[in-house]
Amino acid sequence: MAATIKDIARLANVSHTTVSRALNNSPLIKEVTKRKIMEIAREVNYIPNYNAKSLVLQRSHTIGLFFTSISTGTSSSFFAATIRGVNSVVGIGYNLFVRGIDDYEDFSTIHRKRFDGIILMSQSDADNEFIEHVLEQNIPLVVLNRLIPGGHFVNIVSNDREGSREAGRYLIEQGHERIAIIEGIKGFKSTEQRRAGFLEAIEQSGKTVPQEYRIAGDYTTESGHQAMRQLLQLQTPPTAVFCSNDDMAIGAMNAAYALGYKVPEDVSVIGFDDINFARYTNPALTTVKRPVEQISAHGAEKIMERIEEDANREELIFLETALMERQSAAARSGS
Amino acid sequence: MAATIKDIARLANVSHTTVSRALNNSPLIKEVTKRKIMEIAREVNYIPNYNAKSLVLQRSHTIGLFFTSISTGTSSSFFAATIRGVNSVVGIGYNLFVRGIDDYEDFSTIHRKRFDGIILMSQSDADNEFIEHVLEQNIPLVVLNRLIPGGHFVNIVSNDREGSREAGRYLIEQGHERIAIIEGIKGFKSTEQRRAGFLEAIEQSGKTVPQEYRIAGDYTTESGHQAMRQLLQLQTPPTAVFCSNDDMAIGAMNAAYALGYKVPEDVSVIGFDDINFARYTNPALTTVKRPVEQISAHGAEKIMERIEEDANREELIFLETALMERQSAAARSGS
DNA sequence: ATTCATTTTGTTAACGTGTGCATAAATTTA
DNA sequence: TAAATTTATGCACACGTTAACAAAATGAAT
Repeated sequence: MAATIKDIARLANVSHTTVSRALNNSPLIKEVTKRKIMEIAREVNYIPNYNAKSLVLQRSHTIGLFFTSISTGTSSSFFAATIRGVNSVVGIGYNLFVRGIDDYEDFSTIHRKRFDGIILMSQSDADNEFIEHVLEQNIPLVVLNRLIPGGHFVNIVSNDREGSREAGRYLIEQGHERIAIIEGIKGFKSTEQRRAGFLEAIEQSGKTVPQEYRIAGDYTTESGHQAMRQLLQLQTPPTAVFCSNDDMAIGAMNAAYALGYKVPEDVSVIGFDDINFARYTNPALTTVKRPVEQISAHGAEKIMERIEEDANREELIFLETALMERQSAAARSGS
Repeated sequence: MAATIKDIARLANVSHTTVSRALNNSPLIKEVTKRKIMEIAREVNYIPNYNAKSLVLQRSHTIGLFFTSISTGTSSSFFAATIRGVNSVVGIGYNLFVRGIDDYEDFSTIHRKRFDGIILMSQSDADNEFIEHVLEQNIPLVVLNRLIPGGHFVNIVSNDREGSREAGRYLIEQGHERIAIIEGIKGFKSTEQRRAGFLEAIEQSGKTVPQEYRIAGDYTTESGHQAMRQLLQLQTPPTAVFCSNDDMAIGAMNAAYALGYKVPEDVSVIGFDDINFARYTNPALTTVKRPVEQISAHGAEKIMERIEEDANREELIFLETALMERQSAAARSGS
């Protein structure tokens, strides 16, 4: 049914080698024959068989986009933004393959023959095993989102630490003294970075964050809700809360509302990520913008580059965050 | 470097044919030799070359998950829920390939050799061309989300019409008389279905929806915001608004809030989808739950089935929606 | 015209796997 | 024990493509 180069060869009265060369625009072939062959190829609606190509060329035309997990711990907006970013760059000449690392029991099926390159949206230290495997296989790699110095791959991250520092400073400047933090999933690098930046800002101002003002969340809306509930039921609740992502900030605002607290009058809330909905919460969420889509688009560009040149030197790229000042955080009202 | 069946054959002192059969568990091979070969294969860490396999077996081990568009018109939560659903079912023996139809200029690269099966999360009539192409190629197909009777494929949809009818009825029961609708993207089947169900409910109660109470949105939060703004600035604004998805409902509530209207006291809002955030808006969003993740998981199961048995009869599956009664819609306050 | 260099095309093998057919080995039957 | 049957293995080719090398065709130079 489907035409092959041999069919074309027969029609054009040449060898299939000539056809192959012509279609790949080899300089060895005369212009006229090239044109003739191209013409016939179009007529018979020729489509190259990528399996055959891959087999002989040892390339898969496949780019793997991996997440730490697809089912848990990855918020929808983050997930979607990442795929959008990558998709916008990777041409249809490539297969775009999406999976979670936790879908795999072992990594034996992840090897060079199957992936020309891999983009990892990394969220947890547990990914290191995967990274090592990929490097061992000599597959070009781009790791997004998690800072891992010293590896032989491209590493693109947003400066979460600086971003949360800015958020912390902002709350201090607004006159808050009792400031709490709702943290992300334990073990995630982002959790640590955001906590560190936030604490630095607070401590730099000479204040401290007591233990009961540090609540562990897990990046889900529900965990933000629970955490805020816990905070507001303390004897002396905080007047401002920094949430390690927007999902939790939305849950937190919801809890405040449910307990009769007003945001920002009674308690200020600040988030992290700047997801689409942040602009539309009531009040609109003040948050730290993280350029997820840029990061992933940039990652896609880099992986294409690496596939071409087959380099494996280290490359570290920082993208800056930005404080989006909206209405959920305000100056402390005199108490 | 990587071991092939020929390497194993050499080590086992048999032909590569025997190895191939042994690894595929053919009944032709003696148990002892089978075991010996398996053993060696494990030792040398053998991984089959899928390109070679695909080439000879004419199967790609790839499932394509297509959206109408990845960049526009698909909300993050919808997108993520779909991928999660599919991913939870498709084993790692398959490649999961994600793309938007609008990424393609022509569909020549979409053919049987490259896809064992295709799942289409369809949102627009414009997808029909794609569907036809896939059927022409004889690729097993599952179409989700959009009702297309009479095709030779599996069609899985939620009963949006009944869902919106229920939403409409609910508002009527709450005593509302001036009820508006914010519609989705023009041309999307879901837009039509939800509009139709809603209007049916209203008209069944003997009331009508004037033209100025029917605003076109495009499923984005921002469009919901704009639409609500427009509605509330009418001389006689509605007391209840049905939004064709949750994203727009969130935008709508935000607009109400911005204009000093209270939800649900001044205006009731009801959404569609039941995204994660719906529970956490203030007030929590009353909405129609649509089982996106189930739909896509079910779709994945069906496509695997179809790939095995290579059937192409029509199959139509409805999944029911459910009204989630929360706080954003209430009885009409006496005016 | 003959040789040499250059350009264009063809021959053949290779990539790693599966399978129809032939053959060898083991087992049963006569 | 020989023949017939069954069971286990190997040979050779196929899938569709690229590429090293060989060969033919063309053109230039003597």
